[in-house]
Amino acid sequence: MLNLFFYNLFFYNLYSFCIFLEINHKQVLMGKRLTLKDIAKEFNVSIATVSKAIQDKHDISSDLKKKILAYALENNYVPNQNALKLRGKQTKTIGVVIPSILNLFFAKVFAGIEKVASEHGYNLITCISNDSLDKEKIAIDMMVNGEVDGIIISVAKETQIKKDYKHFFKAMNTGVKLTMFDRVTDDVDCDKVIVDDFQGAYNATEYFVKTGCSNIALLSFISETSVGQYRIQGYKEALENNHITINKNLIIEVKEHDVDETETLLTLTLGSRKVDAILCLEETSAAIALDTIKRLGYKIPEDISIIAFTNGIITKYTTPKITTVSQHGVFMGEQSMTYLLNRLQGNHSQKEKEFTTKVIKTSLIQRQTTKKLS
Amino acid sequence: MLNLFFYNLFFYNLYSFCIFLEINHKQVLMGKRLTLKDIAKEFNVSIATVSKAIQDKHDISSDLKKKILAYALENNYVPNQNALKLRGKQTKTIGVVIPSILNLFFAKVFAGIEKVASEHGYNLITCISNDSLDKEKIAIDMMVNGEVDGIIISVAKETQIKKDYKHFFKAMNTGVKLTMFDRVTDDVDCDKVIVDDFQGAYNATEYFVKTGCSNIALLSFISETSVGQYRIQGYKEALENNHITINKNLIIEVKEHDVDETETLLTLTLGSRKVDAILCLEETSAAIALDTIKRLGYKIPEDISIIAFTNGIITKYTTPKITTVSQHGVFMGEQSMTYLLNRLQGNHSQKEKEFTTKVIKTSLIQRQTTKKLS
DNA sequence: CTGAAAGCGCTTACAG
DNA sequence: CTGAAAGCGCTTACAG
Repeated sequence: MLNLFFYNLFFYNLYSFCIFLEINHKQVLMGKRLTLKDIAKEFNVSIATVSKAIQDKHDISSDLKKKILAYALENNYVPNQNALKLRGKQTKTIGVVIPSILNLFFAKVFAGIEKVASEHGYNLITCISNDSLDKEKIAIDMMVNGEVDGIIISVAKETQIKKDYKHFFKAMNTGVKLTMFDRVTDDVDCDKVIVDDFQGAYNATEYFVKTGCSNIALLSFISETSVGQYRIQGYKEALENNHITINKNLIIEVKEHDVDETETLLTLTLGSRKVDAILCLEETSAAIALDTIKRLGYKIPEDISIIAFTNGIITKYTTPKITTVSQHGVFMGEQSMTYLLNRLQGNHSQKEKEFTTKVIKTSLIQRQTTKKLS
Repeated sequence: MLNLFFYNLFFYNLYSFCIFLEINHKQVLMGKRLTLKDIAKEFNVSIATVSKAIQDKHDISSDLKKKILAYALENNYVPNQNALKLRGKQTKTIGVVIPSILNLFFAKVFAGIEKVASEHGYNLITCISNDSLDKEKIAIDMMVNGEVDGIIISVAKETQIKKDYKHFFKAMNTGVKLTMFDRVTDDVDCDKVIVDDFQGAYNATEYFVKTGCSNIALLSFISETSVGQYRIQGYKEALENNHITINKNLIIEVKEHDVDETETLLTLTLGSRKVDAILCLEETSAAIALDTIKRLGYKIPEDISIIAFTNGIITKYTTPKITTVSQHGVFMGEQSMTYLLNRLQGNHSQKEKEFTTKVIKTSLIQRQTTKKLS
């Protein structure tokens, strides 16, 4: 009753909150949470009864139930999640492992995952691998045991380079469901959601050709990743199919986001060869290219056209605005989470071991760095 | 032994992984994880013994210990986190609640939090409130019981408007430590990490004055938030202290990110009054303002100077590049997590109930939308 | 050196 | 309608 009194004060008057704190000093400072046991003691009933009352089961006298429910509500009883998880099979938690969160594409995917997850009452445990194999391993190991029901991952660059996928096998072996997105690998058999990077690059390259370009360069920071490879393939194949010889000198690969290096290589290339279009494999390289090209005095898109991968935020605010290949990041996140959910809930139409690879089509968002189709 | 045999195959040969799956079919599909009990059965010893062996305690015969350790390693034993959490006091997990992840500032803070957390072996449970009070409440309630040791939060817009902070009190009452960053409230007593928004706006405004501007407008999407209020105050006070009358017509407040509305209001204002500088409270409004101003034919910074809050990614890639007030997002995240860590580990120098508010100084990053100081 | 027992907080058959 | 018991997976005094 005393508790109840203070509870009311507490909710209607901030000042009394302090009094509350004073009175219950030890309890509050100890971080003691209300448990079924505490409630059972309060009402002189068994823990089982309290549990059932709180679950609003029918076989409890409605009188007792009401009292217990009211008390639990007032004292803000929340079941201990760990106890719940320990008993049940489901943790209602998903692990998310992404290379970076500062990259808007990954942030978008994350937002999509989070949206669907929270709609279904799932929590997210997040780890940023920073493209490091070690960090990815540690994260997965932590998540694997009892922490999560499933993991959504975009594989770290280092992992892809070293082709070391043991941690994924281990994880799947413990029964955790795995879904990969964007940066995936054929060596691991699981559900995957990828962007049609090949087709995206193919279409962009072909768009250049159709608008009269034939000396098409490619600028990339991410040649080591699976994604980068697919895009380069798409670029090459589009050239071939349009009877344009692939010129290795027009493929500019820079490691990491080295602005100076990019500018230097680009300036060199533009100075020594004819270039009338550049396909940039990421937003930032496109922004840097745009800046360099403007400084060198070329007209865009008349002299040089530009298309950038990833429809992020930069391309919308440059002058001129950059034409982009949109990867539909948020949608990818939603799809990844939906696939995982289906897998977890076993309502996958396919048989247990048949995994799906969902390919999301890119779309070309035409802005001001490309010529119009005639 | 059979297991061991397959284990070896599995690790050295991908193809055998499938065989492994076949053989252990039921076990793998059931998601059965190896427990102490399983190991105990394997060696015909007690669970307690296995537990101690795995913890490498001294009072176990080194022979047995070696065998158990080897077996555990081979079969990739990982302790069930939920059991651990249920026993112990610490969950080694932190809850992070942020309004958005698509906003680079929050993404930066998140990256900072994640960095420090992972350095200290902490996991992150993440929820995006989407500026909704309800979602914030749900998230906090979920996290509070046994899920996390502490919560780092930037308060949702709606929460700040409605001034409904009960869920925070409830959380703190259960013993969970709370740290707020950026969007905070005086009504909740906890550790806080904020940016000196007042001073940031003050300095930016004064910089305008010093470079010869006197008709200084303000453009804001976030007037409802605490952060927005502080910035507006800083702007006003700088004007007053420099003997410039505050002109309400020069304060343009737009709800949400409404591009059209922003352009319209800005065009109207520029058409009807003299304006030689604009302080934009966020990156996007600055980018829109820049675009509008350029289109109207003004020279930047000669006719109109611009300073934007948040040193994100857009401002670096516009033409001209926008001068910004940097909030040091990553640093804020690191600081928030460090404060929480200190609080959790009780090695705070202060007494339990004395909370600190850390104020991070902004810095003005001069680029091309402001005149040089003479 | 090894193990039985208690307990973290919960739920769910099963008795009564 | 209520409760005793078992169990989820673990650790830690405490015996032996």
